[in-house]
Amino acid sequence: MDPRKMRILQAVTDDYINTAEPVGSRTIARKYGLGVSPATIRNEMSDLEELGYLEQPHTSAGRVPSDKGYRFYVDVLMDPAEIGPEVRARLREEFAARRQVMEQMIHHAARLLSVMTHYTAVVVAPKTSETAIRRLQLTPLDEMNVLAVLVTEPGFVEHHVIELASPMDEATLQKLGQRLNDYLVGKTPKEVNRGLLERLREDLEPKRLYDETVELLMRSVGSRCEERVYFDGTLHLFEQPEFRDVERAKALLGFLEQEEAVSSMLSEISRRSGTQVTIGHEHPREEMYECSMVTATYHVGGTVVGTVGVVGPTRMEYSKAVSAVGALADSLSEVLTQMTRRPA
Amino acid sequence: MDPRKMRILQAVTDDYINTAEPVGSRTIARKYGLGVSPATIRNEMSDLEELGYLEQPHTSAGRVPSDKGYRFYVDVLMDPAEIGPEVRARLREEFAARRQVMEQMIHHAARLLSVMTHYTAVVVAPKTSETAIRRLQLTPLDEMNVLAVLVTEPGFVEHHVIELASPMDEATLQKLGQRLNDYLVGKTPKEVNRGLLERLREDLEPKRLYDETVELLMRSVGSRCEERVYFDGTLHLFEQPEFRDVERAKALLGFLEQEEAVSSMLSEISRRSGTQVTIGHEHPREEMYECSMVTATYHVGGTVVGTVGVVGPTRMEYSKAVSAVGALADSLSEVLTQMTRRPA
DNA sequence: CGTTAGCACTCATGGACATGGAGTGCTAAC
DNA sequence: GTTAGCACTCCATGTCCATGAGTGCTAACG
Repeated sequence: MDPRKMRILQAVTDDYINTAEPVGSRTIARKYGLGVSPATIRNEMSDLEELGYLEQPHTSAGRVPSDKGYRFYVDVLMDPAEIGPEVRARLREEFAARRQVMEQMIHHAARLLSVMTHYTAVVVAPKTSETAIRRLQLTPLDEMNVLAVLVTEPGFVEHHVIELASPMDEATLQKLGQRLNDYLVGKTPKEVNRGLLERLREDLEPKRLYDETVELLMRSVGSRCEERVYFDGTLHLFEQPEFRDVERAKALLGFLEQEEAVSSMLSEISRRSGTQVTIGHEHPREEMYECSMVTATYHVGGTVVGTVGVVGPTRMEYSKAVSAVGALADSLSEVLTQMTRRPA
Repeated sequence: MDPRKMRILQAVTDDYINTAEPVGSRTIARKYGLGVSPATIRNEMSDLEELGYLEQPHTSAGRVPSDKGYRFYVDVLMDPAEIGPEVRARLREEFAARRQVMEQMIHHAARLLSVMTHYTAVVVAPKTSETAIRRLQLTPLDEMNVLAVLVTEPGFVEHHVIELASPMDEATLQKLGQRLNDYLVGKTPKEVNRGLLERLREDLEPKRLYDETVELLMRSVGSRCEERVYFDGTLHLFEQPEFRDVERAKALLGFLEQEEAVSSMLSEISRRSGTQVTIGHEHPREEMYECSMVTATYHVGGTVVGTVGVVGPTRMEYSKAVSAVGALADSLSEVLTQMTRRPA
């Protein structure tokens, strides 16, 4: 893989990303001044094809980068289009302005990302189970139903209605609430382990209440199915020539509509923190073989709490996408961390 | 408009709804036993076209119902495919099982509707401003921020974070919460008018709190932008041959993505309660000229609180859609009403 | 030996044109 | 009022061909 091959691969990829047309040797020679003739480039391109970096849709068409080609482009060739500090500041402000309601921030993050990149944006909201509990509030609805409102550190509010096994009066509930708060504040639902629950059990006077408590917590922690996925700019998919075919677009949209599938795919990918690029057949799911994703994790303090990203065709403007996704994740992390009350 | 014309219009509409192909006189004569020859039918169809009930995509193609034709079909010809009591019972159960969390019920309603009809379902969640307040809970987050949780009668839970103008200790907050509950429970946010607020002002001891109260309520009542619209089965649109063209599908989806626009259109349409059919150019918005909607309002007690409906091509199976939407709205209303605690 | 010019070959694309079929409108006969 | 017959229209489909972009190969060049 000599330097000239690399420059040619870069030229082919850049051009294909812009035009969506297979690119031929003439085009390269004309538009990208490599100082060699088309014939030479043809030879090099032939080699690159043999090496697996380029593909031909059919004989006598131009070349197109393969997944491997894109991978090399992303890892080695691409320079990642730095994002200015003004833009970063703008992003922080945008989030700070919506600081009060977590859900709005998440929505807004998706919107910003899709507007910035013109790709479909996807944001996975923080798992409640991994952020510290700030407050747990129990409110009676009637004799048999209790509203449990859980506020976790970055300001994420979640509520569950719990149907009691047996009636409970308001005073008892109040007391239970107090106790629970004392025990739980500052811990993440994940940290609430068996040992803690046992101690709690011993302490709670009406033993009967214990079961309720467990149910409540299980609901809250076990609500990983509530790991919500937000989309924005789904329409941008249709702007891509590769999705002009309705069948193809339908298949992809159908997959994206399945929240659980997307969420599990994303959590698989974002096991490693930081910005991640996943290209075509690297995806675990067939529906995504024609797509690429650029994702980044965001965090509160040191803990990764969620993922943001964009979905587009493999012919994606990786440099723009990587920097935008990165900047957004950074800003989001920053604001969320700032919002978090350090435990006293 | 003699009876035979009506039968022919019905036949044309039925056939076109099934096949999506312009229907000719031969087809009518063959498939629908009217006992007359194609030639006769041709004459009648020519008349129907003159009257504006049918249209020809081009000379020497079959006929297709016009918007006016569909309107007549819906108002006069169609028999609305009764839905059995078992299905209604199923629906009620489905909702009852999710009785605890309003948002899940709404989601589920959209899902059920799109599965039943194979059209895109849309559900507008109850405006909080029109359902009675069951409970208002104020919870301190820190010195300057309060979490206000509003529970309205059918079990709709909504939360707002309020940033205070000046710090307030927990005890004061507690007292304020008590007072507010006494005043507000049983009323709808809409009923909370100026007079009531005045009386409240006089009663509250630290006058400063008054402003906070107003802000809180204004947020809650004024959150008509929070009149959420839920979709399900957007993909079904692509199954319709009329949306095989990506541009057309994009235009429609783009419109549906604008929550406010859709919500205002729906509230316009569902001013009259009950089941409503809106056909093609009857829509206020150009993006919907090629579509029809079947909508119905649902209610708690006697008050209309929201809308359910389906969106499809004008060539829609109106009879199925009307009965499905109607049944769903009924079941939803029933369960919601049942859930509502009658004020003591 | 790498580079280049030349040339034959391949293949997708799009326009021109013929063909078939579905459907209409009209007229005349029943 | 209804029907059969017929000429006419128009879309959809398929074929053919010209065009052009691009390749691979070979032979010449420095």
